[in-house]
Amino acid sequence: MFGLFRKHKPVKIRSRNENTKYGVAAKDVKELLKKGCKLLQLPSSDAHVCLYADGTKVTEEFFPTLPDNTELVVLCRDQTWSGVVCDLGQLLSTDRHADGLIEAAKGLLSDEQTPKRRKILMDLLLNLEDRSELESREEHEDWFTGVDARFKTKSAYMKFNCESRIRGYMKEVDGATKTIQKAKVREEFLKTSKSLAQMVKTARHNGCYFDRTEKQPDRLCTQEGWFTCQGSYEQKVCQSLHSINPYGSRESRIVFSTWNLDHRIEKKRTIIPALLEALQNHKSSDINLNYFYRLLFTRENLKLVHIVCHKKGAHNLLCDTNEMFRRASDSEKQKVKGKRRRLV
DNA sequence: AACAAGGTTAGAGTCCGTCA
DNA sequence: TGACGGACTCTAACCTTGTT
Repeated sequence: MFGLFRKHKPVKIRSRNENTKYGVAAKDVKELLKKGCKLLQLPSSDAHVCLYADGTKVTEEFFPTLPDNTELVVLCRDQTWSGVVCDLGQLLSTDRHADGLIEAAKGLLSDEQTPKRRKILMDLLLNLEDRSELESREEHEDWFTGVDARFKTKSAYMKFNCESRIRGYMKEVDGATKTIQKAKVREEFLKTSKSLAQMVKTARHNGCYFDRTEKQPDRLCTQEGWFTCQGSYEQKVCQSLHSINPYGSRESRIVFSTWNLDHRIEKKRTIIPALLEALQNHKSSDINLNYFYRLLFTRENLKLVHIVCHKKGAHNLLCDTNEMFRRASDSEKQKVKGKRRRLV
């Protein structure tokens, strides 16, 4: 209202790439661009100006109606500005401001009262303070606080962490032995369990899944250590796009322990009962061990999921009855192999 | 002694049947 | 209907035993 008839309107300008602001007064857009380009050292051809807040273009008609000291962005040629979103894009695209951002966020956090804003700032800090490029205990002591002294690198610990989860699955298979009444069936189950234990041991308990130093299809994370939620058992992908880098900070490492390796076809409700059932009238040697091994211990049936995507109710997925037993052709092959071996 | 492997316990949460 | 317990999904922490 007041500014409408004043000769010069005071505004604050900045360029797209630098966030330093300058106070400038101009009688119209033309003058503003002339002064602005000089001040910000931008080429003046095709320069234009828009609102910092939302990127709305400032025309000659619009300019006189702006409140005093409105924040504006001076752009040259084909540059664009979409307000805060553009700032976010910059924030994500480069690490060069990271230290400054961390300081700024910490400063805001120190006297922030509302839980919601605190949460947003904390999450921002958690992600900005990513030290995932560090690997050894000496480099990143904080990451290792509470971790057994024998672990010297993050990858070694993460590998162990995965191994012990998978060991737990094996333990549960073995634990089913004592539920069997018939001695004959128990004996066959024990044999099967022993074979599976040998197989999973040979595979080093698939600790490679969490180890970022492993090769591509073996690890479930990127080279930097980022894991992506694979979505709940009945979904192809995670709608929420959950992701985490347990290598980044101690907090991320601890939060990662709430992520689960979820058996699509369930271990206790489905796989173990199917194995028990199969052994009621079959010998251990008739069982397609490889199939059960894959269901119990490999990513073929395991999905890494954020706790929100971990559905604990019955999955109601069944084992493939065509896969459970060695096929006749398989046992023929076995026999042939055996003969050959004997001949050699 | 260092490390690997295994066992136990506790605790998060969901689902489902039973009982009042 | 709603409370409650049991069975299930997982996990980490802690401890013991065995191996190199």
